[in-house]
Amino acid sequence: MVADTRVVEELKAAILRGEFSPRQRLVEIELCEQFDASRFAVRAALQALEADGLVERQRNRGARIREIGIDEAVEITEVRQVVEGLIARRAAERVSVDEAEALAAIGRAMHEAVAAGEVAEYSDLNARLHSMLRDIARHEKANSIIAHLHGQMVRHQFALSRVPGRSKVSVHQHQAIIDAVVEGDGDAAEQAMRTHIASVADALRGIG
Amino acid sequence: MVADTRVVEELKAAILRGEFSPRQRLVEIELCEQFDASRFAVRAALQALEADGLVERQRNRGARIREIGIDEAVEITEVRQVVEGLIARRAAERVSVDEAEALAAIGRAMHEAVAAGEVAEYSDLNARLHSMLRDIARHEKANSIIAHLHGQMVRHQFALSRVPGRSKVSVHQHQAIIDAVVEGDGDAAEQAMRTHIASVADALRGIG
DNA sequence: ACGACCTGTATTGTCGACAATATTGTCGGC
DNA sequence: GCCGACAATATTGTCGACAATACAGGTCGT
Repeated sequence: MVADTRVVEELKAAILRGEFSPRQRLVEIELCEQFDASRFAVRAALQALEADGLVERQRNRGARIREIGIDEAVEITEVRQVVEGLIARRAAERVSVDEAEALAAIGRAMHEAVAAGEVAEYSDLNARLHSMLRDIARHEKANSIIAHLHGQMVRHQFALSRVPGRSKVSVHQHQAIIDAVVEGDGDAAEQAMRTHIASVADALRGIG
Repeated sequence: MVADTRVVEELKAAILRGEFSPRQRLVEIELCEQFDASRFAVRAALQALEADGLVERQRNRGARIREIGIDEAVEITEVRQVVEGLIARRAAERVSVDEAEALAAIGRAMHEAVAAGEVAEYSDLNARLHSMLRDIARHEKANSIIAHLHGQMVRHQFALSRVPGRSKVSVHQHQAIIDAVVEGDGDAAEQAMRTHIASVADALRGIG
C-alpha cells in the first residue's frame, strides 16, 4: 500500500459512502479518470482494498465490489460480539474518572435522542459510544480487527438503522454497558456488550 | 494479490519457517533471484504480506520483516482467547458423533505423548486439535481471523513450546475443552477454551 | 433454428526502463 | 579528530508500452 495513499483512501471512502453497488465492476481505466491517477496507483489501491475485504478480484477478470450477504454479516457480527466484549472488559478495567463522566454523558444524550425520536442523532451517539470504548480499552489488535469488520458492514448497518423500534430496545443495552464500565466491573461489561451485539445479530437474521 | 500466487505463498512460507529474522530488510532484487521471479511479482507479494501483517514497508525505504514484540503477542493472544472461545462454543453446538470420536482420540494421543515426553508429537497434536475444532465450527470469519493472527505468532509459538512443563498443564485444559465439546455444552466449551488460552497468555508474559 | 467455432474488442497482466529518493562514503574546513 | 556538505551508490517508485486473456457478437455448417 505504499503507492499513493491518496487513491486508496479516496476509493475506500467512496465505497464506504456507498457510491458503488455490490458486484459492480471496477474498471481500472474508469477509476483512473475518476480519481485522476495512473493505472499503477489504481491497481495498488485495488490490491489494498482486496486485502481489506471490500473488493474481490479474479485473474484477468478484474475487480468488483464484494457482496456481503446476510449470512456473512451475521458471522461478522458474531465475531464482533466477542471482540467488542473483550474491549468492553478492558475499558471497564482501565477507565478513568474523566472517561467515566464522558460515557455517562453519552448515555444521557442517548436517552434524550430516543425520547425526541431523533434517529440520526442516536445513530451518531451509538458510533461515538463504541468508538470511545475502543479508545479507553487501548487494545490495538482488537481495535484494528473491529475496524476491519466494520468496513464490511456499512451496507447492513444502514439497513439495521431503519428497523423500527430498535433504538428503544438498544438504549437500555447501551446503558447497561455504560453502567458496568463506569463501575469498573469487567465481567458485567463484557456480558452487557455481548447481550447488546447478540440482539444486533438477531435483528440482522430478521432482515434476511 | 493477483500476480503470481506462487511467489506470495513461497515467500510467506519462508517467513513462517523462520528463514528471515525480525527487522531484516527484504531487498526486492534479492528476492527476485531467490524465488526466480520478476520484480513485479515480488512487489505484489510484499504488498500482500504487508496486509497480512508479516512485513512492514516504508516509502522509499523498502520492506522488512515486521518485529512482533511480547506486548503485541500478548494482545494477539487476548484476541485469540475470545475468538477461539467462539469457535469452541460453535463446535460444541455442531459436533457430529464421528467428529466427537476423532476429538476423543486426539485427547488420548495427547495423554500418551505427554507420558512419553514426546514434545514434538504433543505440539503437533495441539495444532491438530485446534484445527479440528475450527473445521467443526465452520465459522469462516472466525477461522480466517485466527489464521491471520496465527501467522504473526509463529516465532513466539516456538518459544512457548520450549517452556518446560507447559504440556503437563495444558493437557488437562485440552481435555476439558474436548469433554465439553463432545458433550455439546457450548458454555463450558467456551469457558474451557478461554481458560486454556489465558494460560498461554500468562506463559507469554512470563517470557517477556 | 441452433450450436460450435472463430474473430474483434475490451480489459487486465507483465515487463523493462527511467525517475525519485534514501543511504553510504568521502572530502574539506575548523 | 570531528562535523557538515556533497558526491556516489543502492534501492525503491512510477510509468508507458506490449502481451495475454476473457467476453461478445457474428459466421458457418448442419
